[in-house]
Amino acid sequence: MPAIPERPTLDGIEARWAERWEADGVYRFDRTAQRGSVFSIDTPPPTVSGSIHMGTVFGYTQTDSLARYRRMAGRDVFYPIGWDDNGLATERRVQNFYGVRCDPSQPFDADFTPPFRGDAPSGKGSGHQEIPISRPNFVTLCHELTATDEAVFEELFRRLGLSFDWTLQYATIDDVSRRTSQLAFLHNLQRGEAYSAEAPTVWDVDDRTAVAQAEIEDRERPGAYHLLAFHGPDGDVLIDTTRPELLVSCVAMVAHPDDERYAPLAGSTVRTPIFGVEVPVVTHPLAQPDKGTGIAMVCTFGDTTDVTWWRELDLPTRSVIGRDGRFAAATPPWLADDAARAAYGALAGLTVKQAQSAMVEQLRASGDLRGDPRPITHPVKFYERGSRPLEIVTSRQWYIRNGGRDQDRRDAFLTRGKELDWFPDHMRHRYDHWVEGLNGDWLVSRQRFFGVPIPLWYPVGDDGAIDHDHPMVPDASTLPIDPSAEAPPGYTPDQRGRPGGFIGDPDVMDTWATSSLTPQIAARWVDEPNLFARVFPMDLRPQGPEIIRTWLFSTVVRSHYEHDALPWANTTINGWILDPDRKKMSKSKGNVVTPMALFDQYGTDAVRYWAISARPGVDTAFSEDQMKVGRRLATKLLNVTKFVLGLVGGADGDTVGGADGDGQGEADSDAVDPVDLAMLARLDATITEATTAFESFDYARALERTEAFFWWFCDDYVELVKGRAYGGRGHGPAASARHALRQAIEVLQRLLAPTLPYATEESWSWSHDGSVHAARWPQPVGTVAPALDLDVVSEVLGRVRRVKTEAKVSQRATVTRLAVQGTPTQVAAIDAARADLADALTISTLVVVDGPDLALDVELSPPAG
RNA sequence: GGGCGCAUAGCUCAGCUGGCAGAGCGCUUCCCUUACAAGGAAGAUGUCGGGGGUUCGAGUCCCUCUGCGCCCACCA
Repeated sequence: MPAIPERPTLDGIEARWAERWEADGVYRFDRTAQRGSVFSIDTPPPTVSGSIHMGTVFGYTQTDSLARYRRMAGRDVFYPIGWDDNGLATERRVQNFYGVRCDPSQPFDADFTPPFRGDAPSGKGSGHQEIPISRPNFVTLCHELTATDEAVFEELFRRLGLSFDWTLQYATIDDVSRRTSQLAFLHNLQRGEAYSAEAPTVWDVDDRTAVAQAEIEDRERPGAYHLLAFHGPDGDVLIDTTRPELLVSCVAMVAHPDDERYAPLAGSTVRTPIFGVEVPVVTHPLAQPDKGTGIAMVCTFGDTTDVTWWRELDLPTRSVIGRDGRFAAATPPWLADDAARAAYGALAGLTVKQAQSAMVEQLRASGDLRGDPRPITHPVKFYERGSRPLEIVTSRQWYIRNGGRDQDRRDAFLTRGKELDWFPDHMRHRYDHWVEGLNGDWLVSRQRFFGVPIPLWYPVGDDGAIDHDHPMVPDASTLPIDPSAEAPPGYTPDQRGRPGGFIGDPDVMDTWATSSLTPQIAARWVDEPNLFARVFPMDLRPQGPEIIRTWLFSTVVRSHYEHDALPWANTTINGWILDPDRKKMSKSKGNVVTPMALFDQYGTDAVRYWAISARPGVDTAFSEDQMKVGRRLATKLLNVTKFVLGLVGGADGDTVGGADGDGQGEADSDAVDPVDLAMLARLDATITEATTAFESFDYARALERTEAFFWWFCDDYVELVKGRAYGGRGHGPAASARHALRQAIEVLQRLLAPTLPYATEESWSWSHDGSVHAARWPQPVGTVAPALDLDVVSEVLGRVRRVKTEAKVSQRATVTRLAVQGTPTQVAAIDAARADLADALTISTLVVVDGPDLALDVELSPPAG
């Protein structure tokens, strides 16, 4: 047991304790624990391909305090951590960091060395060329960089004092994750929950991959209505379009069935300008009479409404935009005459933007563009990480059914959402609205490289055609597999791509397809069913509000299918970090501070205090002021502990209040003074409040109640009994005070342990051998409060202090006579604390009389000289 | 267009089942006091966003308006 330092300090204590906790396995999960005693937490593994944001510190600290509470409250806490490293975010970081680009057509180069390591030469338009490298080379670099990034995260999380069991660490690209992800997918396939289809797909032309609904966002972008004339037998029909370049893909015109203006045209055909293609005029309820001219051109595909019309009205497909975002080089076969083919020739090979200009020129020249384009601002769909608008292309993709096209499944997932307990409760609305608004199944395949491969092969027919309808699956015992490197059962590697042979699925799964399985990955569902059964379904999923629709929902989907259960019983949703201007903090604004610098400046506990003092789910300003307050609290705890232990000695055997073992009964046997008993009764109430708050995941309220007591304890109670505790009035009264002080300080250390793990451990260590974080959460000892209103005593303290302050004398100045008048209750309180008050305020004569109200008459000794 | 949330001291926020408007920061004053000067003791500061209602009583419950934030929404 270390000696109490002469001058306690917070500086440097983190490294010492973090190392000790790991060495002693303080946070290690007990694999023999029974499910009933386990509290399991499914932390979303952070994406490591980016800098560490204060938002991460914020949310993870809040959850850590919940974990620490449950651990002290006697639960076997299962608290793993993982890294979300597979996916496009990592690929992009690798591209920038090494100056490379994955090109699967490149051969593997065993001696490849990237042009540089480090963030790309900065500055806009530096425009360095990325070197194309093979997929194996690229994946190797992904592994290299994520390993580095993960080490940085681990160092930060350890410094932050997150009480993970580091032996349970995982990464979403590791063998366990790939095996879990592939097995779950194969089960989905087997049960008909996963399917592949060739269909119009929302496509990012820069990353060249399909993206899912959850990854799409609307951005307001400038555009323009172009009024175009279509030609009918009875004259021109005018339509407004923001995408005139898609005229060549027009397959129909559509009006609302009730729109009388266009009723006569329905069923007829009109000719497109420039290209002269005959297209039918059809009706559909989605057409909006008040938008544009009330009749729209349907193209394959300008937007998702086009897809709906195309599907429901059984229209032909006339696509020209390729996966690279450019107009196809080949002239479309549906253009019959030479003029039309020539017109297309001016568009071939252009980007969408270039093609629009070229098309407008032709329309203007032909007179089919009526008037000038009218600029508007309208929402355009983007991939959330993308910089160019999404296009819609037809491609074959894998989907998992999520209720987007199936009311029964949708209802089942809505029911799951209702079964889940949300903190704060109103966050459930986000889930409900998302599920209710789904408009398609979950697209899980990605045309990318650093991910979990879709574990399937397809037969290649004798004619060389790929049979996508009869995928070949691996044996579960062989997972994880890479179908682009291994052959399916019954085939040899040289049959790859040959007639009569096979071909591997080239795609990887969406990162959510793996991270939706974090409960199964962390709990080793595939490899350790015994462990899995002890911790699943989990007790808690903490996370940010922005990933309810993605991470939370997809995890519910997978668990529902695989286990017919919710993945967790409760979810806590943290708030945003706002900068001092009340805007969401963001890197681009340059207002991001690095957590490590803050830890160094204020101490980890101070930063944690800031996070814990924020209400659950409430957006919170980044506040260094709040960290200063936390630092003051932590420092105060060290000092008051030093004071109390200096009085009572630090022997472990004196432990009171049930810190070790059950300790019932002996706790307050020595505290007999009414002032001490009243304090202990108040302490009991604080324990109850803090416990109740923690039970409902309200770490902030638990801290607030504890802190309020703590400052009152330090400012009033300790000052009040200090003289008595020193022995000024004999052994008996001193023993009562010392016992109460010791009991209170040990309770306070434990109440503050979830918030300030370092300062509490440091101060606890001066009188205990074991960790405070393994100590039992305090229980009320049942102190019966005497008829003594401590608030009255505090009021007298405060009023006399004020008199001294206003008289500009030291607080130690002697009060020659204090006369207090008060109601019987007030008089009783002051009488009971009479000697302590006289000590604390240096009062020579204290007179107490009955009166209608509390009133004080303070006589100070005349100033010397 | 739909939904959710927020609005309390100069600032950041508590105020949980309705009962005397609070804390911290900042500001002002005092105190080198034996746990604590990166400290301590004290002080000033309010149209609880506006309006209406329920109630003996509303910061708190209901309605409504305004402002801000976030999420969602078929890009003609």
